[in-house]
Amino acid sequence: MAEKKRKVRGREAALSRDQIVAAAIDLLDRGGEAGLTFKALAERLATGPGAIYNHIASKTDLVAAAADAIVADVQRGRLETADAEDALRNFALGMFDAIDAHPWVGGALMRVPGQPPLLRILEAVGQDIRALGVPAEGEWASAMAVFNYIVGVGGQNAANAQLARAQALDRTEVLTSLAHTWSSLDPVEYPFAQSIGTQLRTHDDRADFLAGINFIVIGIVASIRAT
Amino acid sequence: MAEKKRKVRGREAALSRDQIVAAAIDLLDRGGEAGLTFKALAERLATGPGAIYNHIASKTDLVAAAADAIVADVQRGRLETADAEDALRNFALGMFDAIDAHPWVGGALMRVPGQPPLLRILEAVGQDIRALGVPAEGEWASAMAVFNYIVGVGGQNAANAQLARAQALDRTEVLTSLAHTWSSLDPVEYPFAQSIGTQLRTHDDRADFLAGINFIVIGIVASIRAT
DNA sequence: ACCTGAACACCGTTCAAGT
DNA sequence: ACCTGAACACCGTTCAAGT
Repeated sequence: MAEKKRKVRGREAALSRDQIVAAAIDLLDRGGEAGLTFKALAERLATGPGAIYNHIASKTDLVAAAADAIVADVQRGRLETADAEDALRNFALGMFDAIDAHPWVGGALMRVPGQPPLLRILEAVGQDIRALGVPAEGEWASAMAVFNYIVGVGGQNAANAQLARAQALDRTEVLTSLAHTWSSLDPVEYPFAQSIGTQLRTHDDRADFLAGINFIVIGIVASIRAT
Repeated sequence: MAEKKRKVRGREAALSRDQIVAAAIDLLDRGGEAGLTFKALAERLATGPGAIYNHIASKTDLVAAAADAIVADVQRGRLETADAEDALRNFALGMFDAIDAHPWVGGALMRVPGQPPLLRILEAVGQDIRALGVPAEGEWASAMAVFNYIVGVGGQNAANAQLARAQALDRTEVLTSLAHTWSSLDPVEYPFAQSIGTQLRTHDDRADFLAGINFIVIGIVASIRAT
Protein backbone atom coordinates (compact mmCIF):
# COMPACT_ATOMS: atom_id res chain seq x y z
CA MET A 1 0.00 0.00 0.00
CA ALA A 2 2.63 2.47 1.06
CA GLU A 3 4.65 1.72 -2.08
CA LYS A 4 1.76 1.89 -4.49
CA LYS A 5 2.76 5.31 -5.71
CA ARG A 6 6.26 4.20 -6.56
CA LYS A 7 6.18 1.59 -9.28
CA VAL A 8 4.90 3.93 -11.95
CA ARG A 9 8.11 4.01 -13.99
CA GLY A 10 10.36 1.40 -15.58
CA ARG A 11 12.64 1.28 -12.56
CA GLU A 12 11.54 -0.58 -9.45
CA ALA A 13 11.25 2.60 -7.43
CA ALA A 14 12.03 6.27 -7.89
CA LEU A 15 15.65 7.30 -7.40
CA SER A 16 16.36 8.56 -3.90
CA ARG A 17 19.37 10.09 -2.23
CA ASP A 18 19.59 7.21 0.24
CA GLN A 19 19.52 4.70 -2.57
CA ILE A 20 22.33 6.55 -4.37
CA VAL A 21 24.44 6.73 -1.21
CA ALA A 22 23.92 3.01 -0.56
CA ALA A 23 25.01 2.15 -4.09
CA ALA A 24 28.03 4.46 -3.73
CA ILE A 25 29.08 2.72 -0.50
CA ASP A 26 28.86 -0.64 -2.23
CA LEU A 27 30.99 0.53 -5.17
CA LEU A 28 33.55 2.09 -2.80
CA ASP A 29 33.72 -1.11 -0.76
CA ARG A 30 34.23 -3.22 -3.90
CA GLY A 31 36.64 -1.04 -5.85
CA GLY A 32 38.03 1.59 -3.50
CA GLU A 33 38.10 5.26 -4.37
CA ALA A 34 38.67 4.45 -8.04
CA GLY A 35 35.61 2.18 -8.04
CA LEU A 36 33.15 5.02 -7.63
CA THR A 37 32.45 6.64 -11.00
CA PHE A 38 29.22 8.17 -12.24
CA LYS A 39 29.21 5.69 -15.08
CA ALA A 40 29.33 2.68 -12.76
CA LEU A 41 26.89 4.32 -10.37
CA ALA A 42 24.38 5.08 -13.13
CA GLU A 43 24.66 1.53 -14.44
CA ARG A 44 24.07 0.10 -10.99
CA LEU A 45 21.02 2.32 -10.52
CA ALA A 46 19.74 1.61 -14.04
CA THR A 47 19.65 5.26 -14.99
CA GLY A 48 21.77 7.92 -16.70
CA PRO A 49 24.60 9.85 -15.02
CA GLY A 50 22.62 13.07 -15.20
CA ALA A 51 19.78 11.75 -13.08
CA ILE A 52 22.07 11.42 -10.08
CA TYR A 53 22.57 15.19 -10.01
CA ASN A 54 18.92 15.64 -9.14
CA HIS A 55 19.73 14.23 -5.70
CA ILE A 56 23.36 15.08 -4.97
CA ALA A 57 25.35 18.23 -5.70
CA SER A 58 28.69 16.68 -6.69
CA LYS A 59 30.95 13.68 -6.25
CA THR A 60 32.49 15.34 -3.18
CA ASP A 61 29.00 15.67 -1.71
CA LEU A 62 28.30 12.01 -2.45
CA VAL A 63 31.52 10.71 -0.88
CA ALA A 64 30.90 12.88 2.19
CA ALA A 65 27.41 11.41 2.53
CA ALA A 66 28.78 7.89 2.14
CA ALA A 67 31.43 8.48 4.80
CA ASP A 68 28.83 10.08 7.05
CA ALA A 69 26.67 6.95 6.89
CA ILE A 70 29.59 4.81 8.05
CA VAL A 71 30.58 7.19 10.86
CA ALA A 72 26.95 7.55 11.99
CA ASP A 73 26.86 3.78 12.50
CA VAL A 74 29.88 3.96 14.79
CA GLN A 75 28.37 6.88 16.65
CA ARG A 76 25.16 4.94 17.27
CA GLY A 77 27.19 2.04 18.70
CA ARG A 78 28.82 4.16 21.40
CA LEU A 79 29.23 2.58 24.78
CA GLU A 80 27.08 3.73 27.67
CA THR A 81 29.49 3.35 30.52
CA ALA A 82 30.52 5.04 33.71
CA ASP A 83 34.20 4.93 32.76
CA ALA A 84 35.00 7.81 30.40
CA GLU A 85 38.38 6.35 29.46
CA ASP A 86 36.72 3.11 28.39
CA ALA A 87 34.11 5.01 26.42
CA LEU A 88 36.81 6.97 24.59
CA ARG A 89 38.85 3.85 23.84
CA ASN A 90 35.72 2.06 22.67
CA PHE A 91 34.70 4.81 20.28
CA ALA A 92 38.24 5.15 18.93
CA LEU A 93 38.43 1.40 18.27
CA GLY A 94 34.99 1.56 16.67
CA MET A 95 36.29 4.15 14.23
CA PHE A 96 39.41 2.08 13.61
CA ASP A 97 37.37 -1.03 12.83
CA ALA A 98 34.97 0.88 10.59
CA ILE A 99 37.84 2.32 8.55
CA ASP A 100 39.46 -1.10 8.46
CA ALA A 101 36.24 -2.50 6.97
CA HIS A 102 35.74 0.50 4.64
CA PRO A 103 39.25 1.85 3.95
CA TRP A 104 38.00 4.58 1.59
CA VAL A 105 36.43 6.29 4.63
CA GLY A 106 39.93 7.19 5.85
CA GLY A 107 40.70 9.05 2.66
CA ALA A 108 37.22 10.56 2.46
CA LEU A 109 37.54 12.11 5.93
CA MET A 110 40.63 13.93 4.69
CA ARG A 111 38.63 15.77 2.06
CA VAL A 112 35.63 17.08 4.01
CA PRO A 113 36.97 19.45 6.70
CA GLY A 114 34.39 20.60 9.23
CA GLN A 115 31.63 18.57 7.58
CA PRO A 116 29.13 16.17 9.22
CA PRO A 117 31.25 13.00 9.36
CA LEU A 118 34.13 14.78 11.08
CA LEU A 119 31.71 16.66 13.29
CA ARG A 120 30.31 13.35 14.55
CA ILE A 121 33.80 12.17 15.45
CA LEU A 122 34.71 15.39 17.23
CA GLU A 123 31.39 15.34 19.10
CA ALA A 124 31.85 11.78 20.36
CA VAL A 125 35.43 12.49 21.38
CA GLY A 126 34.49 15.81 22.99
CA GLN A 127 31.73 14.27 25.10
CA ASP A 128 34.14 11.65 26.44
CA ILE A 129 36.79 14.30 27.10
CA ARG A 130 34.27 16.25 29.18
CA ALA A 131 33.27 13.09 31.05
CA LEU A 132 36.95 12.56 31.77
CA GLY A 133 36.91 15.76 33.80
CA VAL A 134 39.07 17.94 31.59
CA PRO A 135 38.59 21.61 32.60
CA ALA A 136 36.86 23.89 30.08
CA GLU A 137 40.04 25.66 28.99
CA GLY A 138 41.69 22.35 28.12
CA GLU A 139 38.75 20.74 26.34
CA TRP A 140 39.50 21.98 22.86
CA ALA A 141 43.18 20.95 22.78
CA SER A 142 42.44 17.56 24.37
CA ALA A 143 39.61 16.73 21.99
CA MET A 144 41.57 17.88 18.96
CA ALA A 145 44.55 15.70 19.91
CA VAL A 146 42.41 12.55 20.03
CA PHE A 147 40.42 13.61 16.96
CA ASN A 148 43.56 14.27 14.91
CA TYR A 149 45.07 10.97 15.94
CA ILE A 150 41.98 8.95 14.98
CA VAL A 151 41.64 10.67 11.63
CA GLY A 152 45.39 10.48 10.99
CA VAL A 153 45.61 6.74 11.55
CA GLY A 154 42.48 6.32 9.44
CA GLY A 155 44.14 8.13 6.58
CA GLN A 156 47.25 5.97 6.78
CA ASN A 157 45.19 2.80 6.83
CA ALA A 158 43.25 3.99 3.82
CA ALA A 159 46.49 4.67 1.98
CA ASN A 160 47.85 1.22 2.82
CA ALA A 161 44.69 -0.50 1.67
CA GLN A 162 44.64 1.47 -1.55
CA LEU A 163 48.27 0.64 -2.27
CA ALA A 164 47.62 -3.06 -1.67
CA ARG A 165 44.62 -2.96 -3.98
CA ALA A 166 46.47 -1.09 -6.73
CA GLN A 167 49.25 -3.69 -6.68
CA ALA A 168 46.74 -6.53 -6.37
CA LEU A 169 48.59 -7.76 -3.28
CA ASP A 170 47.35 -8.56 0.20
CA ARG A 171 48.46 -6.79 3.34
CA THR A 172 51.05 -9.43 4.28
CA GLU A 173 52.74 -9.29 0.89
CA VAL A 174 52.92 -5.50 0.93
CA LEU A 175 54.37 -5.48 4.45
CA THR A 176 56.89 -8.22 3.67
CA SER A 177 58.10 -6.33 0.61
CA LEU A 178 58.27 -3.05 2.52
CA ALA A 179 60.04 -4.67 5.47
CA HIS A 180 62.68 -6.01 3.08
CA THR A 181 63.23 -2.54 1.61
CA TRP A 182 63.57 -0.99 5.04
CA SER A 183 65.97 -3.66 6.28
CA SER A 184 68.18 -2.96 3.26
CA LEU A 185 68.48 0.74 4.10
CA ASP A 186 71.82 2.31 5.02
CA PRO A 187 72.10 1.84 8.82
CA VAL A 188 74.07 5.07 9.10
CA GLU A 189 71.47 7.24 7.41
CA TYR A 190 68.40 5.28 8.56
CA PRO A 191 69.37 3.55 11.84
CA PHE A 192 65.82 3.42 13.18
CA ALA A 193 63.94 2.35 10.05
CA GLN A 194 66.65 -0.17 9.16
CA SER A 195 66.50 -1.88 12.54
CA ILE A 196 62.73 -1.72 12.89
CA GLY A 197 62.05 -3.32 9.49
CA THR A 198 61.32 -6.74 10.96
CA GLN A 199 58.74 -5.33 13.37
CA LEU A 200 56.91 -3.83 10.42
CA ARG A 201 56.05 -7.32 9.24
CA THR A 202 54.76 -8.64 12.55
CA HIS A 203 53.09 -5.59 14.10
CA ASP A 204 49.39 -5.39 14.91
CA ASP A 205 47.82 -2.22 13.53
CA ARG A 206 44.91 -2.31 15.93
CA ALA A 207 47.08 -2.79 19.01
CA ASP A 208 49.40 0.00 17.89
CA PHE A 209 46.42 2.27 17.36
CA LEU A 210 45.15 1.56 20.87
CA ALA A 211 48.62 2.13 22.33
CA GLY A 212 48.65 5.60 20.77
CA ILE A 213 45.21 6.42 22.15
CA ASN A 214 46.43 5.35 25.57
CA PHE A 215 49.51 7.59 25.37
CA ILE A 216 47.26 10.56 24.63
CA VAL A 217 44.77 9.66 27.37
CA ILE A 218 47.60 9.32 29.89
CA GLY A 219 48.90 12.73 28.82
CA ILE A 220 45.48 14.32 29.11
CA VAL A 221 44.76 12.81 32.54
CA ALA A 222 48.20 13.88 33.80
CA SER A 223 47.46 17.43 32.60
CA ILE A 224 44.18 17.47 34.54
CA ARG A 225 46.05 16.56 37.71
CA ALA A 226 48.65 19.27 37.05
CA THR A 227 46.07 22.07 37.06
CA MET B 1 82.40 25.33 -20.04
CA ALA B 2 80.54 22.79 -17.99
CA GLU B 3 77.32 23.78 -19.72
CA LYS B 4 78.76 23.80 -23.23
CA LYS B 5 77.21 20.45 -24.04
CA ARG B 6 73.78 21.56 -22.92
CA LYS B 7 72.60 24.45 -25.05
CA VAL B 8 72.39 22.41 -28.23
CA ARG B 9 68.58 22.43 -28.40
CA GLY B 10 65.96 25.15 -28.40
CA ARG B 11 65.43 24.93 -24.64
CA GLU B 12 67.90 26.57 -22.25
CA ALA B 13 69.03 23.25 -20.83
CA ALA B 14 68.06 19.60 -21.13
CA LEU B 15 65.07 18.49 -19.08
CA SER B 16 66.03 16.91 -15.77
CA ARG B 17 64.09 15.18 -13.02
CA ASP B 18 65.11 17.84 -10.49
CA GLN B 19 63.91 20.59 -12.79
CA ILE B 20 60.55 18.83 -13.22
CA VAL B 21 60.15 18.34 -9.47
CA ALA B 22 60.98 22.00 -8.81
CA ALA B 23 58.39 23.14 -11.36
CA ALA B 24 55.85 20.74 -9.84
CA ILE B 25 56.43 22.18 -6.35
CA ASP B 26 55.90 25.68 -7.70
CA LEU B 27 52.63 24.71 -9.40
CA LEU B 28 51.43 22.91 -6.25
CA ASP B 29 52.29 25.92 -4.10
CA ARG B 30 50.44 28.28 -6.44
CA GLY B 31 47.34 26.22 -7.23
CA GLY B 32 47.16 23.37 -4.75
CA GLU B 33 46.61 19.78 -5.81
CA ALA B 34 44.43 20.91 -8.71
CA GLY B 35 47.18 23.23 -9.93
CA LEU B 36 49.49 20.40 -10.96
CA THR B 37 48.51 19.10 -14.39
CA PHE B 38 50.76 17.74 -17.10
CA LYS B 39 49.51 20.46 -19.41
CA ALA B 40 50.54 23.25 -17.03
CA LEU B 41 53.78 21.46 -16.20
CA ALA B 42 54.71 21.01 -19.86
CA GLU B 43 53.92 24.65 -20.58
CA ARG B 44 56.09 25.78 -17.68
CA LEU B 45 58.95 23.59 -18.89
CA ALA B 46 58.48 24.63 -22.53
CA THR B 47 58.02 21.08 -23.72
CA GLY B 48 55.29 18.52 -24.46
CA PRO B 49 53.51 16.40 -21.86
CA GLY B 50 55.12 13.25 -23.23
CA ALA B 51 58.66 14.46 -22.56
CA ILE B 52 58.03 14.48 -18.81
CA TYR B 53 57.53 10.71 -18.84
CA ASN B 54 61.17 10.25 -19.80
CA HIS B 55 62.08 11.36 -16.28
CA ILE B 56 59.19 10.35 -14.03
CA ALA B 57 56.99 7.26 -13.99
CA SER B 58 53.61 8.80 -13.18
CA LYS B 59 51.89 11.70 -11.50
CA THR B 60 51.93 9.76 -8.21
CA ASP B 61 55.69 9.38 -8.57
CA LEU B 62 56.03 13.10 -9.23
CA VAL B 63 53.94 14.20 -6.23
CA ALA B 64 55.87 11.79 -3.99
CA ALA B 65 59.16 13.29 -5.20
CA ALA B 66 57.84 16.81 -4.59
CA ALA B 67 56.70 15.94 -1.06
CA ASP B 68 60.01 14.20 -0.43
CA ALA B 69 61.92 17.37 -1.30
CA ILE B 70 59.92 19.35 1.27
CA VAL B 71 60.29 16.71 4.01
CA ALA B 72 64.01 16.34 3.29
CA ASP B 73 64.41 20.06 4.03
CA VAL B 74 62.77 19.61 7.44
CA GLN B 75 64.92 16.57 8.13
CA ARG B 76 68.09 18.54 7.35
CA GLY B 77 67.04 21.25 9.80
CA ARG B 78 66.76 18.89 12.76
CA LEU B 79 67.98 20.19 16.09
CA GLU B 80 71.21 18.84 17.55
CA THR B 81 70.37 18.91 21.23
CA ALA B 82 70.92 16.91 24.36
CA ASP B 83 67.21 17.05 25.21
CA ALA B 84 65.36 14.36 23.26
CA GLU B 85 61.96 15.81 24.11
CA ASP B 86 63.01 19.18 22.67
CA ALA B 87 64.37 17.49 19.56
CA LEU B 88 61.09 15.65 19.03
CA ARG B 89 58.99 18.77 19.57
CA ASN B 90 61.27 20.73 17.25
CA PHE B 91 61.02 18.21 14.44
CA ALA B 92 57.25 17.90 14.83
CA LEU B 93 56.85 21.68 14.67
CA GLY B 94 59.17 21.74 11.66
CA MET B 95 56.82 19.34 9.88
CA PHE B 96 53.80 21.39 10.95
CA ASP B 97 55.33 24.59 9.58
CA ALA B 98 56.39 22.92 6.33
CA ILE B 99 52.86 21.60 5.73
CA ASP B 100 51.46 24.99 6.69
CA ALA B 101 53.66 26.57 4.02
CA HIS B 102 52.96 23.80 1.46
CA PRO B 103 49.50 22.44 2.36
CA TRP B 104 49.47 19.95 -0.54
CA VAL B 105 52.23 18.01 1.26
CA GLY B 106 49.68 16.95 3.88
CA GLY B 107 47.50 15.34 1.27
CA ALA B 108 50.44 13.91 -0.65
CA LEU B 109 51.73 12.07 2.43
CA MET B 110 48.38 10.30 2.61
CA ARG B 111 48.92 8.73 -0.80
CA VAL B 112 52.44 7.33 -0.57
CA PRO B 113 52.46 4.72 2.26
CA GLY B 114 55.89 3.42 3.19
CA GLN B 115 57.59 5.64 0.64
CA PRO B 116 60.63 7.94 1.12
CA PRO B 117 58.88 11.03 2.49
CA LEU B 118 57.08 9.06 5.20
CA LEU B 119 60.21 7.05 5.88
CA ARG B 120 62.10 10.27 6.61
CA ILE B 121 59.43 11.30 9.13
CA LEU B 122 59.38 7.92 10.86
CA GLU B 123 63.19 7.87 10.97
CA ALA B 124 63.44 11.30 12.58
CA VAL B 125 60.72 10.45 15.10
CA GLY B 126 62.24 7.02 15.82
CA GLN B 127 65.67 8.44 16.52
CA ASP B 128 64.21 10.88 19.03
CA ILE B 129 62.11 8.13 20.63
CA ARG B 130 65.28 6.08 21.13
CA ALA B 131 67.09 9.08 22.58
CA LEU B 132 64.16 9.47 24.97
CA GLY B 133 65.11 6.11 26.47
CA VAL B 134 62.10 4.07 25.32
CA PRO B 135 62.92 0.36 25.70
CA ALA B 136 63.25 -1.67 22.50
CA GLU B 137 59.88 -3.41 22.82
CA GLY B 138 58.08 -0.06 23.10
CA GLU B 139 59.91 1.73 20.30
CA TRP B 140 57.57 0.77 17.49
CA ALA B 141 54.31 1.73 19.19
CA SER B 142 55.77 5.00 20.53
CA ALA B 143 57.22 6.06 17.21
CA MET B 144 54.05 5.13 15.34
CA ALA B 145 51.89 7.18 17.73
CA VAL B 146 53.91 10.35 17.11
CA PHE B 147 54.24 9.59 13.41
CA ASN B 148 50.50 9.05 12.97
CA TYR B 149 49.69 12.21 14.87
CA ILE B 150 52.04 14.36 12.76
CA VAL B 151 50.76 12.93 9.50
CA GLY B 152 47.14 13.12 10.66
CA VAL B 153 47.28 16.79 11.58
CA GLY B 154 49.11 17.44 8.32
CA GLY B 155 46.28 15.85 6.40
CA GLN B 156 43.64 17.91 8.20
CA ASN B 157 45.56 21.12 7.57
CA ALA B 158 45.88 20.23 3.92
CA ALA B 159 42.13 19.65 3.72
CA ASN B 160 41.38 22.97 5.39
CA ALA B 161 43.70 24.86 3.07
CA GLN B 162 42.22 23.18 0.02
CA LEU B 163 38.69 23.99 1.13
CA ALA B 164 39.60 27.64 1.68
CA ARG B 165 41.21 27.79 -1.76
CA ALA B 166 38.24 26.13 -3.48
CA GLN B 167 35.85 28.64 -1.93
CA ALA B 168 38.28 31.51 -2.58
CA LEU B 169 38.09 32.42 1.11
CA ASP B 170 40.80 32.96 3.68
CA ARG B 171 41.22 30.91 6.83
CA THR B 172 39.41 33.41 9.06
CA GLU B 173 36.34 33.51 6.82
CA VAL B 174 36.12 29.72 6.63
CA LEU B 175 36.46 29.38 10.40
CA THR B 176 33.93 32.11 11.10
CA SER B 177 31.40 30.47 8.80
CA LEU B 178 32.07 27.02 10.28
CA ALA B 179 31.90 28.37 13.84
CA HIS B 180 28.50 29.85 13.06
CA THR B 181 27.25 26.51 11.73
CA TRP B 182 28.50 24.66 14.79
CA SER B 183 27.00 27.17 17.21
CA SER B 184 23.64 26.69 15.49
CA LEU B 185 23.68 22.92 16.07
CA ASP B 186 21.13 21.23 18.29
CA PRO B 187 22.64 21.37 21.81
CA VAL B 188 20.94 18.09 22.71
CA GLU B 189 22.43 16.10 19.83
CA TYR B 190 25.71 18.02 19.60
CA PRO B 191 26.41 19.46 23.07
CA PHE B 192 30.19 19.53 22.63
CA ALA B 193 30.43 20.91 19.09
CA GLN B 194 27.66 23.43 19.76
CA SER B 195 29.38 24.84 22.83
CA ILE B 196 32.89 24.74 21.40
CA GLY B 197 31.96 26.63 18.20
CA THR B 198 33.34 29.94 19.45
CA GLN B 199 36.71 28.37 20.28
CA LEU B 200 36.94 27.18 16.70
CA ARG B 201 37.25 30.78 15.56
CA THR B 202 39.94 31.83 18.00
CA HIS B 203 42.06 28.71 18.34
CA ASP B 204 45.73 28.52 17.32
CA ASP B 205 46.41 25.50 15.12
CA ARG B 206 50.11 25.45 15.90
CA ALA B 207 49.61 25.64 19.67
CA ASP B 208 46.96 22.89 19.51
CA PHE B 209 49.32 20.73 17.48
CA LEU B 210 52.08 21.18 20.04
CA ALA B 211 49.66 20.43 22.89
CA GLY B 212 48.84 17.09 21.24
CA ILE B 213 52.51 16.22 20.80
CA ASN B 214 53.03 16.98 24.48
CA PHE B 215 50.16 14.70 25.53
CA ILE B 216 51.76 11.84 23.59
CA VAL B 217 55.25 12.56 24.94
CA ILE B 218 53.90 12.63 28.50
CA GLY B 219 52.18 9.29 27.88
CA ILE B 220 55.33 7.76 26.41
CA VAL B 221 57.57 8.99 29.23
CA ALA B 222 55.09 7.74 31.82
CA SER B 223 55.11 4.33 30.13
CA ILE B 224 58.91 4.18 30.34
CA ARG B 225 58.74 4.80 34.10
CA ALA B 226 56.07 2.10 34.45
CA THR B 227 58.35 -0.65 33.05
C1' DA C 1 9.64 17.39 -11.05
C1' DC C 2 12.49 14.15 -12.55
C1' DC C 3 14.90 11.28 -16.05
C1' DT C 4 17.69 10.53 -20.33
C1' DG C 5 21.94 10.27 -22.59
C1' DA C 6 24.68 12.78 -25.81
C1' DA C 7 27.99 16.42 -25.48
C1' DC C 8 31.52 19.18 -23.17
C1' DA C 9 35.71 20.31 -21.06
C1' DC C 10 38.82 18.38 -18.96
C1' DC C 11 42.42 14.69 -17.19
C1' DG C 12 46.83 11.29 -17.15
C1' DT C 13 49.13 8.48 -20.26
C1' DT C 14 50.76 6.44 -24.69
C1' DC C 15 53.17 6.24 -28.89
C1' DA C 16 54.53 6.90 -33.78
C1' DA C 17 57.28 10.16 -35.69
C1' DG C 18 60.94 13.00 -35.43
C1' DT C 19 66.00 14.83 -33.94
C1' DA D 1 68.48 8.86 -25.89
C1' DC D 2 65.33 12.16 -25.64
C1' DC D 3 61.64 15.26 -27.38
C1' DT D 4 57.18 16.31 -29.78
C1' DG D 5 52.35 16.64 -29.80
C1' DA D 6 48.39 14.34 -31.56
C1' DA D 7 45.54 10.62 -30.05
C1' DC D 8 43.43 7.62 -26.59
C1' DA D 9 40.66 6.23 -22.88
C1' DC D 10 38.93 7.95 -19.43
C1' DC D 11 36.64 11.41 -15.91
C1' DG D 12 32.83 14.70 -13.56
C1' DT D 13 29.42 17.69 -15.00
C1' DT D 14 25.98 20.05 -17.98
C1' DC D 15 21.87 20.55 -20.55
C1' DA D 16 18.40 20.26 -24.29
C1' DA D 17 15.02 17.10 -24.98
C1' DG D 18 11.84 14.19 -23.29
C1' DT D 19 7.98 12.15 -19.78
